[in-house]
Amino acid sequence: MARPRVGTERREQILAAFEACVIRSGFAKTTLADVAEEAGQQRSLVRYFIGNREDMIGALIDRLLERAEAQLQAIPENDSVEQVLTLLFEHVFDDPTTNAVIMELWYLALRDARLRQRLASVYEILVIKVSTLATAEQEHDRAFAAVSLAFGSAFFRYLGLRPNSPDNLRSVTRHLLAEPLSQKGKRQ
Amino acid sequence: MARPRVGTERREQILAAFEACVIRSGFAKTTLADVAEEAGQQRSLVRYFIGNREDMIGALIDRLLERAEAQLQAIPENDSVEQVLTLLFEHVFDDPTTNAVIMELWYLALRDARLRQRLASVYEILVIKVSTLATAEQEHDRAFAAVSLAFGSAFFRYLGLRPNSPDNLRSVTRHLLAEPLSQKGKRQ
DNA sequence: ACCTATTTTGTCACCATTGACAATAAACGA
DNA sequence: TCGTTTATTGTCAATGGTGACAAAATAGGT
Repeated sequence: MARPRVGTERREQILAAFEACVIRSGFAKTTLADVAEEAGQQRSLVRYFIGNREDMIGALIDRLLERAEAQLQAIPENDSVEQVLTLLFEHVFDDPTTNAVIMELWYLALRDARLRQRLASVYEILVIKVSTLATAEQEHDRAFAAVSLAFGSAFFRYLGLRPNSPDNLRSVTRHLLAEPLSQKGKRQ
Repeated sequence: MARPRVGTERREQILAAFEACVIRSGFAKTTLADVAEEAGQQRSLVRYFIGNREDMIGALIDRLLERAEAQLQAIPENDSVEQVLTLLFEHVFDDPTTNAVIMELWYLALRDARLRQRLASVYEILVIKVSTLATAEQEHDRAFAAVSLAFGSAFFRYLGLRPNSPDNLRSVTRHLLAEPLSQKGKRQ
């Protein structure tokens, strides 16, 4: 109990800097020195407070996923279908920096089974939210389809690909959520 | 006109090796030495025939995109809606190694505007195919929605996320392609 | 057999990044 | 003031990848 511990804040500061670097250059091309500079600290401090590269990446992933999960959990349980559509098409997949981070996570997940698992559980939360809020009988698969559509179109928007009218996507999705499936494949 | 030129074949051989390495380890972690070993050649040969790292990446991207484009162009013009659905859900986004490559391209596109442009044009071809084959009046936006849905669900499948019944996705998409939009947002 | 263009081998210096560590400074309690 | 714990600085060797280049080998034309 001598010099006061600033570890928690330093870690936070460093992770924020790391996140900024990752958004700018990606995980692979971000060096410890980059992070240190972004944080206005010495490289050795990054190592002292966070550890090695692997530790740092793990810590940032935790931070990102926890934040995402908290945001999803915070969705009110009494939203209308229209609010869900707005959520899907304008909030969840909208912010470009958020998208950059998401892409990074997906890319890492390509070679990290554990991260795949964790990403999956985050998206599953969203699907369940949508099925609860926007389908008559909490049909999982229609919510899954709606989320897939929103997710896919967000990725395409990233390439500059858009529908002629964004309203069309919304109305198609509204339709998709409201209309009962033909009896054949119906489930849950 | 002395020793016969083997450049074309060597380049092909090296690019194939590079592709294999990229599928295994990704662009960032594939070194010239990796490629050389995979091709059973000397590292210097890679440099001699392909050039530097940047050149090699550019060459592989060209190769991949040209192949993708050719495959899309080869889709018969008289397919039925069901064939289009099968195409979307079972062919285009199915093969895991293809998916790995696609992910790599998307990731590069994150920081390469030109590549974004080229990727966009490939997907646009697919959208146009679908709108021609599967919508009554070649409605771009419904085809766009269907492709987004298939694309998104393929990505999710990569995480292990699936619909309870794949048939549900198909029927939702079939529905989405067939049902006319409400007059409001209709276009094209 | 010789010349020439091309391919192939082998080696080198350079640079960036990482991980490790020793030395020093700072803050607080006793 | 002294001791202890934590934070901070600075430096080092090791690693791994890249680009460059000087040779040597090869295969055809003449």
